[in-house]
Amino acid sequence: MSTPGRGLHGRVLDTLGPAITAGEYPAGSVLRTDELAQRFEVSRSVMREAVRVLESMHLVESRRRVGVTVLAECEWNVYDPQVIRWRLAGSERPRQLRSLTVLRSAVEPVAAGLAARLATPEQCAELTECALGMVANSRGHRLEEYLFHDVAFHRVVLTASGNEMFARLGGVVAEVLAGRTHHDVMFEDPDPAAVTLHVQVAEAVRARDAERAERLTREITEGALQELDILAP
Amino acid sequence: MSTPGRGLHGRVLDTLGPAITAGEYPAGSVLRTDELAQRFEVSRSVMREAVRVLESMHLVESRRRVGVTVLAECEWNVYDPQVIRWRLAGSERPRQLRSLTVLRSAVEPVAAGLAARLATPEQCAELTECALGMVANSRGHRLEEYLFHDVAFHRVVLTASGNEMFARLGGVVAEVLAGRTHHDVMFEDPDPAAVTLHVQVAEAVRARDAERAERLTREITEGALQELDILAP
DNA sequence: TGTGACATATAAGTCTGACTTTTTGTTCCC
DNA sequence: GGGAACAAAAAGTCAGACTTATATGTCACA
Repeated sequence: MSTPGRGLHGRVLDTLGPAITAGEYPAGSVLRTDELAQRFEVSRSVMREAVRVLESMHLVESRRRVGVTVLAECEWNVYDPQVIRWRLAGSERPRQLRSLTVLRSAVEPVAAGLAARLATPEQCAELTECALGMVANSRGHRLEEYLFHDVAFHRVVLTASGNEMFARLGGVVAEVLAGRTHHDVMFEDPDPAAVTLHVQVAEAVRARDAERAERLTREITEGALQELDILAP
Repeated sequence: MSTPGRGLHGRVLDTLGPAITAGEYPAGSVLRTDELAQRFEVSRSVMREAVRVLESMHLVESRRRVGVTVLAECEWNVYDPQVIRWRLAGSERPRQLRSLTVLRSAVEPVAAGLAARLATPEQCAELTECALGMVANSRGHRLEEYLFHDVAFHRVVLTASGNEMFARLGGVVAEVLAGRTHHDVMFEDPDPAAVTLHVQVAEAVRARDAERAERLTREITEGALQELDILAP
């Protein structure tokens, strides 16, 4: 799924990043660059580069005479794709998946509404194609093929919204959908109602009906919330 | 507003980051670490650390025998607070402000709905206090005081939503609101209707009326969209 | 006893130079 | 013309020496 770390500093991050995001070092823990360099058997320069990257993600803070301090979770750049991947790979996966699904429920309906206004004819066609692909693979345990078209569908919607902030969430949605298919629920075929909704969204976008596209997408994301038991008490 | 770069590599980033995000180096441009080190009069190690940070933001990619390649805008980590600040400081500011306002319009109503369900009594009190502060400073060109309470209000809503992804957008909202007050429109007192809406949102949250809190917040954000002329054609 | 100035130790920060590794592009031969 | 061998270029890595900021402890003085 994600590329393994390029270069030595990348290898270090592949171990240190997940460890920190997993909460292995509580906030306030102090590490020393020299010690880390010895532990990972790399030179100080390599370790310094790794620390700089962690610092840019606001996972740690480096201060003279003190060392490398692990920051509190509320400081982390939780939108950094790398941080998201690390957290999805760890024990915090369920909580992370919930956070991201709530984010989806806010963003995707608005994105669909914008897409209905701004999508190019090509994007409309792509959307229809994806929806048809979902229909075609919605029966007979063709989960991988279904997932592929599902991800593509949502990516097109987010891109067609014309908002770069939305577009950049395509990867997040892909992770969430893949997570749902591979790890969590979904042992049987997808909900036919959800499939129908996707087809209808594609129709609404093509028909330039923003209000309808938004409402239908909201139904889709509310279904996703319910699957994870995120409801009003 | 933002802290100046810590250490030499931070100083380098303070000029190189804005330059890249401003599109000064078109996508595909190739830089060489040694040359950059000379240009900024720092050692190669310092320059390498700076490049590592830019790489973690997906602004550049470093490859052997090639150099440091500037990546296309669609690759950038546009949610990185540092990247957001750099772009807001450059000529792309208006476009960036629009993107972020659209994001707000998606996120804040949902966050307000969640806040109505999950806010602690303390948060409800804070919210009311902020709204009252806005009312008290809504007349007589007390723009700074008004802004202060406005920012606090939206931060509380985002935090009270209980979703960390929402909570981390507090800084973004602060930038957008500050930008509106300082640079763009708003020479006169804020719209009384908007002030009233904030008060009503605070009431709705305290009354645990999620649906109402969401709808009212949507009205607020739609007002923000209209200010920037983001409308259906 | 408390407080301020000063000394000291510590860990990050910086610089330099030498060496390694990967990758690209060229050249040369079949 | 195509493929293999080769050379050059730039990033990557390492080791060591030195600098700087700063937390903390010490001591004198009030």
